[in-house]
Amino acid sequence: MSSPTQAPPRALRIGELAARAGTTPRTIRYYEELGLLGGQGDRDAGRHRLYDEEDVERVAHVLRLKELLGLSLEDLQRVVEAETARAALKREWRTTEDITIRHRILDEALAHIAVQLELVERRQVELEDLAESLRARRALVHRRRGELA
Amino acid sequence: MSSPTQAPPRALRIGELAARAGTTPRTIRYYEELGLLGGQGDRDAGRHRLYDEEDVERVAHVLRLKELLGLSLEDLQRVVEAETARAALKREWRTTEDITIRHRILDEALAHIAVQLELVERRQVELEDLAESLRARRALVHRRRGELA
DNA sequence: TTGCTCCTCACGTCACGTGAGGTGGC
DNA sequence: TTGCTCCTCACGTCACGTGAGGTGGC
Repeated sequence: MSSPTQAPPRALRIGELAARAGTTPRTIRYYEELGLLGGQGDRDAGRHRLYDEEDVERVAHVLRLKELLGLSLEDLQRVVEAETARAALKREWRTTEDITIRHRILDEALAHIAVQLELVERRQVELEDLAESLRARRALVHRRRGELA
Repeated sequence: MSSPTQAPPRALRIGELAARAGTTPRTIRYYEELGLLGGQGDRDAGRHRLYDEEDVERVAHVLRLKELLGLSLEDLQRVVEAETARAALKREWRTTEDITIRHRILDEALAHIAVQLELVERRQVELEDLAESLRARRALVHRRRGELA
């Protein structure tokens, strides 16, 4: 159990955020410029951007979706908006005990996850089709090779 | 069996090639400009580019690889070079009866297919990891929902 | 004080999209 | 002859990469 006054989450600077999320500072700045990181993160006195562990998770997840699904930044915008809404719900969760509200929060989280899963599964089908056609070609060549002997 | 004098393969113009390969004329011209289509296809008297069914297959396959694997045009260049080499081997196949040579041709075809399959399967693993993490999240939310009741 | 990382322009690049103005084939 | 598609510039755009010149924190 964590103590009531938690250690302040280590503040990450843009270089470390980028490295841990598998990208570059330039990309992070560009996304911020487009409003893709929902509220342009805090700055310290020295005007340096500061991030925390949750940002690492969010950016890494969103970049993974982009890369593996081939999403444009416009597509990504919607995913991020949903992620942001989900984070807001997570906070709302902690402020209420109302079972009806909590039920609604969980259902929305499920819907959000379902949307992403569906995109991923669609891609998986496309990749499996491609793999199948390559294996069919391979089988054909193998057969010919057998006929040679 | 086809007669010795085959019907001339219907000559396609760039618009039809693009549509059937799932892209645009601009993209085809750009790839040709980069030398990505191995020898800048024939032109008719009117200076229009002409293609055939084999071009449709090649372009469609190569674009699928690019899209699903997220390859750059530089990456694609290598794939295309291998495809071109494979087409040359296919022609060599018809000019020889030598079993040793035919064996070598088939082995090179197998190696070429294996390279592509490996790239595809690597991507499949990445996508499956992503799908798994989404399903894990979903299970967690589901569990919480069960605890509410 | 010395490095290393950060900052903001701002121009470059990759992979095309999108007219502009003109020619070709059923 | 009339459309439709093609042609070649050439500028625009998206998603960043890459210095240029300067400031900040262990």
